[in-house]
Amino acid sequence: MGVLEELQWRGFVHQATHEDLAQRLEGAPLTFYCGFDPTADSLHVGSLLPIFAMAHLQRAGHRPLVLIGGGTGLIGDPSGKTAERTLQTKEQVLANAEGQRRQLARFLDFEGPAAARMLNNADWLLSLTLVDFLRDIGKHFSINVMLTRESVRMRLEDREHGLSYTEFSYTLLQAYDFLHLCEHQNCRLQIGGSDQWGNIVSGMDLTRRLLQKETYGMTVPLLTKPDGSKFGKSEGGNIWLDPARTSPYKFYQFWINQPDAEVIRYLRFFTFLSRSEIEALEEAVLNVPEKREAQRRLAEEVTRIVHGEEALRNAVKASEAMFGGALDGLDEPTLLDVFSEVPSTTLPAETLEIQPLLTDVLVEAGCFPSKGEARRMIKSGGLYVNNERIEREDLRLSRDLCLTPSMAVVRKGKKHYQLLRFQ
RNA sequence: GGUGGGUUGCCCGAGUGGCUAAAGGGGACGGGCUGUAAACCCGUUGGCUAGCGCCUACGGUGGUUCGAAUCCACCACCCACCA
Repeated sequence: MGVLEELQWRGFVHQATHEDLAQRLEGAPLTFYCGFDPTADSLHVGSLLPIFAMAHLQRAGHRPLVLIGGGTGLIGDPSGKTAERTLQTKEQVLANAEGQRRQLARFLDFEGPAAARMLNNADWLLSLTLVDFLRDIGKHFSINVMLTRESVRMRLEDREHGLSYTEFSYTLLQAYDFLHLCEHQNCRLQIGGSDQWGNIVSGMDLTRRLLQKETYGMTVPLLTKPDGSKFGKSEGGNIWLDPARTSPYKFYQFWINQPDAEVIRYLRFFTFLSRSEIEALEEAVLNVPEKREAQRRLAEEVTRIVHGEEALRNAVKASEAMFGGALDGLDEPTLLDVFSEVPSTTLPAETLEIQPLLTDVLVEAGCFPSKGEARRMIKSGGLYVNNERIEREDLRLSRDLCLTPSMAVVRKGKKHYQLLRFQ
């Protein structure tokens, strides 16, 4: 199977600028790039989509350029945004770019014949001067065309938000990136999210005009959940790749909780499993959905790639302990081990002697933001200690509530665990 | 610079002197059913309190009033139109 065919089967190809892109990709190795916006110091699962697309292309022998938008991040891309963005400080953008750079290094091979390179467009954008830029680059852009852009039109029609000159100009900078990379790295293909189509085409135009070189573009789909909301948000927050922001356990849980209707698609996107393996899992979803084989495999694969083998083992172990049933048989070291992945809080041992209200303790331990919420949870039957439902709001904490002499396992609802230790 | 419109709880959005911790929706969370799935049903969704209740809250600051998210003044921010 050719690379493009492979990408197509996996669902990565949303739009491509050339019919013959496939042939081009079967030929001599080609240099391609994809940009990442340094809006945070960590990437999240949404960014995995273009990353995997890059990885597949690299495996087919093409050379990836990872472009960190340290320069463009200072401006803000209006594509797909409904409101004007607040500008970030240069320091922020710099720090964010560095954080993302480290994460991206995990997915691509930086050695060998198709060694990936990491670049930061701050290196060439920050030294531009306005007048030169307007003369050399701006001249090639037609306002008439820019105004017809989906992303621009949307914002122009929106009475509330509008669009600043700064963001309006963004596309010129990204186009300039492509030009620069084509000129200095012989980059011929840009890939990006489907909201990047306009920016990609702008870059191709510019490159054709100024360098007389033909370039290509391809976009990957923008992932949404079945309800239309953004992919990668869960339990109120983004799922980040940074283990300090999203623990490997939580990361693993995110994937294992994917609905049947989506899981196969995600296996194709976020794993390197072969077609036959994925098809086998598809069968499993149809015939024995309750075994959740596909979800398990998905969670394993992605967690391994992002966090490594050891973190995966811990996440699996913790998940099995908690969702497998009996907590009772576990001794303290095992518990500690299992729960190293789960939020845990240490309270002074005296707490057990004073026997305070359980609700107060839970607030202090950070399980709940307020006593009212803790009480409400009990009232609605959603609070468990060591997997036993707590019925009384005025229950006091004591040794009887502990699973081991110094530990108790608090559970909110079906899947939120927190370990309490008393020392 | 001028004129007009706006700023409400996590988000959207109603309210335009007391009955308003503030309709409705979304989201989120919990319960039930299940398979750590989807769909569906039910409940909760400012803080403190066992509860009566008290406090904080409708951009900010002052004021009018027995009483203000609601009226007035000033300030800030956003938007539209005009120049």
